[in-house]
Amino acid sequence: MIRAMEYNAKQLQIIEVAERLFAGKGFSGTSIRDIAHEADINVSMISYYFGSKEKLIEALFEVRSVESAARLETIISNEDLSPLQKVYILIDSAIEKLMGNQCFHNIMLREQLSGDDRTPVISDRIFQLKYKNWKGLESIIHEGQQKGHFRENVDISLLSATLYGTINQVITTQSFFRKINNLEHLSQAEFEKVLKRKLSIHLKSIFKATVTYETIE
Amino acid sequence: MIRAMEYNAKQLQIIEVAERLFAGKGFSGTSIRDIAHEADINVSMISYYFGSKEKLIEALFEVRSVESAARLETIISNEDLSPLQKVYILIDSAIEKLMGNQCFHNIMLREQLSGDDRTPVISDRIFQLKYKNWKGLESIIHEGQQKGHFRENVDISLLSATLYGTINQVITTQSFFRKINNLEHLSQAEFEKVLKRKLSIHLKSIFKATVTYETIE
DNA sequence: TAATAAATCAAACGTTTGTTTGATTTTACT
DNA sequence: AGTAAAATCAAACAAACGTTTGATTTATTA
Repeated sequence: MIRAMEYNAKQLQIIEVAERLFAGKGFSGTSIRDIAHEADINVSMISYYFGSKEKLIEALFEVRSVESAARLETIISNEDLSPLQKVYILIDSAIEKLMGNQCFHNIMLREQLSGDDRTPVISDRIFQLKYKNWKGLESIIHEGQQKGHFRENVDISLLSATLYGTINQVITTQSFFRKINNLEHLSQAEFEKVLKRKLSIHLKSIFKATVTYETIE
Repeated sequence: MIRAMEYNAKQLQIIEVAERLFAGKGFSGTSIRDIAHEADINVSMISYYFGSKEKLIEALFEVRSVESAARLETIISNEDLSPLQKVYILIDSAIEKLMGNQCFHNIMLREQLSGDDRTPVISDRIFQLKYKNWKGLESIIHEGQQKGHFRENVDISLLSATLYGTINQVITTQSFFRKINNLEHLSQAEFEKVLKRKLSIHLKSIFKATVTYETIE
């Protein structure tokens, strides 16, 4: 039985600072002196607590991966919801999760772009997270197909790619989105609210048209 | 009148090697000694030809941006095509472009993730590329709406995000896609062909359901 | 062919990198 | 209070970094 590592307050503080800096400048682009300075600690504390810079980002992934677990299971196993309702909740849950952890998901996207297995520990974690999400969507779609609500010829992989790809695209290009839609007068919080609502409507409409026999209203 | 810089064969060779390495390990993660070694040249040649490492990646963006220009205009201005046909061609064109320049688009995605304006030259180029693509889709949608073929309540920004986000997601997670769909026996070339066809069908189906009044067959 | 310019090279430059050291302070426990 | 462990620090470490230098070779031109 593998026990999850526990981190004290100081370690978590370092992890949080590292998360923000990695998101902004990338792993290679961020020095441990940057992190130490922002976290107001001595440079040697990072090696002292984590062993190395590499182990630090692995610790970050461990913490965030554990946080991200479960949640999906509660949606799927809810007997009171129709398959389409479950899909809708899954969409909103994905939007909330990705928009709420923009720094971490920025780092995840960067790591996905690194084709080489420089960091097999992290690659494994990303694979597991993606597999879990994919399995969740698959089980909901299958349930809808068995109940006759959903079409049979649904490409779940691509549907999953559209869900997460669209959200990622909106998040990574949000300043562009803001300019194009003349939303530069809004505060960041207000803008994110608008973005979430628009994304939710858009993705639900796509999923409805793609998986059900119904048409868009 | 700003003239596009011209690069000799040696410079282009360096740019190509740099493109491959930047895509694999990121800009900060790639040293000019890596590039020099792979390109089989002396380290000083990079400063000699480009001035600096920073200018090298700017040169890469200049070359690839110039290549990417036009093409869109020929689709839009073709009078013989219906709006939906134009959308379909735009989709296939986007798939072809992103899948055919995976290294460069990997780098573009990385640069988009770097929030800070460490490289305003590159940020500007990315903005222009995105703006051009967005304008292209917008003009086609508007034409379809004027002709009464397309719905009025179409969110073009999000539609654009779905188009490019889905393709990017598929490309960046293609090894995952391969495992999940049991396509590991295929060669890379065969796999990419399958991927392109699936993507094309998927995205066209989504666009048809989202912008037209017709239903999916 | 002689003179000039361009290209290439090994070597060195000064920084910055991640990490370690060893002394010192703070905390925890009996 | 006294001792052991944990935490913190400035300093040093070797390695890697991007860039420059100055000599040497190759190519061009007259």
